[in-house]
Formats: sequence, C-alpha cells, structure tokens
Amino acid sequence: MKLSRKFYIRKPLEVAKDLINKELVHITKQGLLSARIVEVEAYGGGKDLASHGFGNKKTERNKIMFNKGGYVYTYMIYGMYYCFNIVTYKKDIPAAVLIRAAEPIEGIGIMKKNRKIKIKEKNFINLTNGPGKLSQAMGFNLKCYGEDLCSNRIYIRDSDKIPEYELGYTPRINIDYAGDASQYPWRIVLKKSKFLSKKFV
DNA sequence: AAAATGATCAAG
DNA sequence: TTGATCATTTTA
Repeated sequence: MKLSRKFYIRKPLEVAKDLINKELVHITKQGLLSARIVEVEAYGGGKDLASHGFGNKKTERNKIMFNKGGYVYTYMIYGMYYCFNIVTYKKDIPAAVLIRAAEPIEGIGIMKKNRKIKIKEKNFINLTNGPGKLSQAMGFNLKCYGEDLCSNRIYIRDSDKIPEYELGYTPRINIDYAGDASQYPWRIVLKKSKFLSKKFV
C-alpha cells in the first residue's frame, strides 16, 4: 500500500534509511513504471553545506524543500540530467532525500526506451544505477516538480523493512565543496544490491 | 580523462 | 544582464 504523509514528515536521515527497499512508482502516459530503491542521500539540517537549503535561503529552485514532507523536488544538473528528490520534514525547514539508484521492477521496456543509450543484457544495471540514469529511465523531469507523493501520479509503495545489517553508510557523492559536511555518512545503500552507483566497500 | 550542455543564482 | 557553477553520464 501507499506511504502516507506521516512517513515523510520526519528528519531526512530517518526517511532516507526507511526508503531503502521501498518501491517508487510513476504512472506515465506510456504505462506504470516502478523500481526498488537501493541508494539514497539525505540533505538538510541547517548546517549542511551540501544541501540546496543551506542557511535557509529560499530560491526559485529549492522553494519546494520548504514545504512539509511528501513532495517531489526535481532539478536539472550539468545541463542534461535530472535529479529526483523527496521533500521531508516540517514546513519551513528545508530537507530532502535524493534517490540515487534503484532496481527496475515494472515497465522495464519503457525504461529502456526512455534511456538515451542502448541497454543490453550485459550492461542492464546501467538502466538505473545513478541519479541521472534513474530519473531518465523513470521519466522524471521538471514537470514533476512539486508533485504530491500522497496523490496518485508519483508515490511509494510500502514493503518489508530491511534489517539494519543490510544497510551501508558512506559520505555523499560529488559534494567535495561542502567542507565538513562532505564527510557526513548520509549516503545509505542496500549493500548487496548490484544497482549501486558505486560499489559499497 | 574530458566533453557535453542548460537552468539557476548571486553579483553587478 | 551575465558568468560561474553543478547532489552526472558517456565515450574514449
């Protein structure tokens, strides 16, 4: 069943951990797409220099982060990819979880078509093993900005909670500019997954 | 190793 | 108004 508002109105790190192994669903024109989340990163908490909400500065891009939890935050990165985030925590406190990788479940044919490159048997993990790839496969873009995860176009299906020993914690990827925050262990992965953007060591 | 590529933001 | 930046991916 579908996760409710209550799930999202918690601190980003808690939501992030609980998102592992849940099923992200996108109902598109082409059909239903879904994938099991295996890698996430938490952002937020005032002191987090890596967060788009650092210093509580609200801008055109990040304003959705100031909503209560349970909304979609998408943005363009490097001119050609989108990152898909889930807003968490209370109103007026910017926080979000970046979904970095997932294992395709439903709509795999459509996902392959959505990706710009050829996905063969050999590089199948390449379909969704990174934030830009995942967004491309799942059809996430700026049109999804602000979408309510408690409605029915984009949502998350509950699943059994994964035992703590299955989870791995590492620093977040590509935020070297963030000083101390670049070392926070706020990237969370399902260790055994083949679809991680970087293998857990 | 390095190019590709454009929305966003802060400075002016 | 503009120049620098960027929570990445691909190809080589």
